[in-house]
Amino acid sequence: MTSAKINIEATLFCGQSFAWTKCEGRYEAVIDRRLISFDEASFPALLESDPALQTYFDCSFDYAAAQQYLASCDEHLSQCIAAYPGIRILRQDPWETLISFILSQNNNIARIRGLYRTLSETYGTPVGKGHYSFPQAQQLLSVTEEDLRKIGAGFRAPYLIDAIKCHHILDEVADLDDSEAYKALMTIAGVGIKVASCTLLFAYGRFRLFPIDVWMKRILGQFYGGEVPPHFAPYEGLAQQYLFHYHRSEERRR
DNA sequence: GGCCAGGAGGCCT
DNA sequence: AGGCCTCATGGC
Repeated sequence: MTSAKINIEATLFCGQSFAWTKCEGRYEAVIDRRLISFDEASFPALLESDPALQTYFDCSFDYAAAQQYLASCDEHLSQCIAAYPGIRILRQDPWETLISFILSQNNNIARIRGLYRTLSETYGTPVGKGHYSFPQAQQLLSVTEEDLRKIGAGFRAPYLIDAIKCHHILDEVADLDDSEAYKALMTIAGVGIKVASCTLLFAYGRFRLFPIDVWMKRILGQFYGGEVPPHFAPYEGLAQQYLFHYHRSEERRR
């Protein structure tokens, strides 16, 4: 395998996952109902010995080639990649990803992370001390809209209720092409083009999708004439993530 | 204290 | 089709 070195920090905190915490150099999350904990030094050996984590970090995809190609595309994208090289598109759990991005609408990342944790602590399963798995759809079947408003979901509460009811759609999506998968996901209340594309990119590895949020609108307008440039193909999703992380990081630095 | 946040739905032209 | 309004909530 000739994949580029994984940029753990950027990959886990570039806004595609809300599951991870970092404390004193240790990265921790409950992935697939299992507590995963490592630091920079222990990560390579852990990954080597753990097939499930290899899938999660999308190790069968040739990121070296994709990154090299994208860096050769245009000046600006090249700069974004140079600043944070080694970002991977994670293969996250579809259910967890769908709910996370329903929560993301008109919301900020810190708060999305908080809601994610509250849902886990309230309805998930304890995994070791102080850690909880993200609740599966089955664990949420009796939850009411009022319950969800109480923990701060706000106007997204009824969307979550509908997603819980329709969670079976996630199983069907795997067999659909991108445009059919969009349509299927968007039958769920509160799921539009942005939430659908994030779910398809960050859980199903649909690299051709390019989620457009308020940041990406600004970036496309400023650098690309308002359109997704054709030369991002066939790695649009990865290009998008490099752009998003670079500009968000630049903003926070000021 | 208004403004913004990885939007979507509804209503209005 | 496209443009505004509203939807909770918290951080700044």
